[in-house]
Amino acid sequence: MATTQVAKVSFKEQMLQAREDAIIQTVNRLLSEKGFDAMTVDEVAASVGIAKASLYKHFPSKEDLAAAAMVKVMQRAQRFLQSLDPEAPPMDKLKAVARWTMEVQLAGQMPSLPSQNSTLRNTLMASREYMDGLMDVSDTLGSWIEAAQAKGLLNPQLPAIAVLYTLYARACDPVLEFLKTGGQHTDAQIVDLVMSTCFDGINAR
Amino acid sequence: MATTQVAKVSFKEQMLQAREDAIIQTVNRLLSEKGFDAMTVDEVAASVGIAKASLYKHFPSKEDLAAAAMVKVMQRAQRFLQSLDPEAPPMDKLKAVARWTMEVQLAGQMPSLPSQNSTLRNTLMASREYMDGLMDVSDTLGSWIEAAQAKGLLNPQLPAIAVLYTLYARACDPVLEFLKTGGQHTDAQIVDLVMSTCFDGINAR
DNA sequence: GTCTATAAATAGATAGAC
DNA sequence: GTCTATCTATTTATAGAC
Repeated sequence: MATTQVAKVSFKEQMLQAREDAIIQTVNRLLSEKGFDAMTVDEVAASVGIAKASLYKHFPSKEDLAAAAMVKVMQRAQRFLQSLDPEAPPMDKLKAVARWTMEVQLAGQMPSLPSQNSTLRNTLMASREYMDGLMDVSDTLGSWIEAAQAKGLLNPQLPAIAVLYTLYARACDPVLEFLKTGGQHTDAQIVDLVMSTCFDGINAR
Repeated sequence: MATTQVAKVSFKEQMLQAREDAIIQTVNRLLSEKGFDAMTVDEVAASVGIAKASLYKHFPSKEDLAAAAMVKVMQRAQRFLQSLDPEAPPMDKLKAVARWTMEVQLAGQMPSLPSQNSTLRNTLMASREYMDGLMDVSDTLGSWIEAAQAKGLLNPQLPAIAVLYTLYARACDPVLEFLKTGGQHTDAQIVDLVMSTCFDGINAR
């Protein structure tokens, strides 16, 4: 009986986890499409296919719901960083990260950041999980940036923090959406274009 | 009697215009701080110091209120473009424009664009005044971009539209706010940094 | 945990007196 | 045109049965 019960609980937990993953995936899509303020909890529930009250059993508030989605994205980023060959040149890894973030955005899975002073921002800043992930990612990228600057591959006159923010901003760059709406370029071409403007600038060389 | 009446009307109209300007200035600030969705009409009314109902005598809806603010920004941009010396090199004018948009943003007077599919976007697209202004600005900047590319000063391999969008995006670049929050740089330094990353990229040369 | 139904609060918009 | 007071719809959140 004991083994059956254990198996049963494990199965239930798996189902629970799967549902929460589905919720968060939906939230990430909506956050990417319309942002936190325009996204409604009704929408999320309807899109996932469960009742709103059920949603609130999983997450205590809209802010926590969005925060959980942001944490998931941050974890995904951490996994991506860890998947890169530690022996690879830092500059290559930075370019791979920039490219990856743009691809995630074009896939509609990159939530637009709450740059304004919103309630979500407060929740995020209070989230240990999110902040730890952000710190970890920033530390890793920061070390790569400094290494690339030391090698003379990144402009050493720029503060590392400015480079870091510039890369972060590319993950939410509206230019990608603009160009996609234009319909004149494929996703791959759009990524290449923004990679070029990000690293080489718009000046001629 | 006739002259008195005319003068009276003119004065009233001036007061009306002044009030509407004050409203729009407040709206621009709030749009810049929190975006369209998070901005409430109650806030606007309270900030201007008039009743909400009075606000609705001036503007028929929240969308129209925001649209009027965006039109004002667009007109301001048009005036700035016209203020530049027509004989100056196109590249110099483009840099002046980029710098100016960043300064406006740092001054808290640049509304964040409705990149998502929002009701505001529809209203803006339906606004002849806004769209005409946008077209005019885009045409002017586009011609300067092509001229700078022809002279080999801007990368001719980039589609002109990609350069245009890149410049537009700088006007709302979250990097400015990030760096400002960091508190390690003056506004002038921040503008210089982003000017550098925009035109020269983050690579070393 | 999931549901239906509902509460409580908020936001956009309007009525009507002055 | 400005105000107070109110309406209506929406939205976040919860109660309570199953």
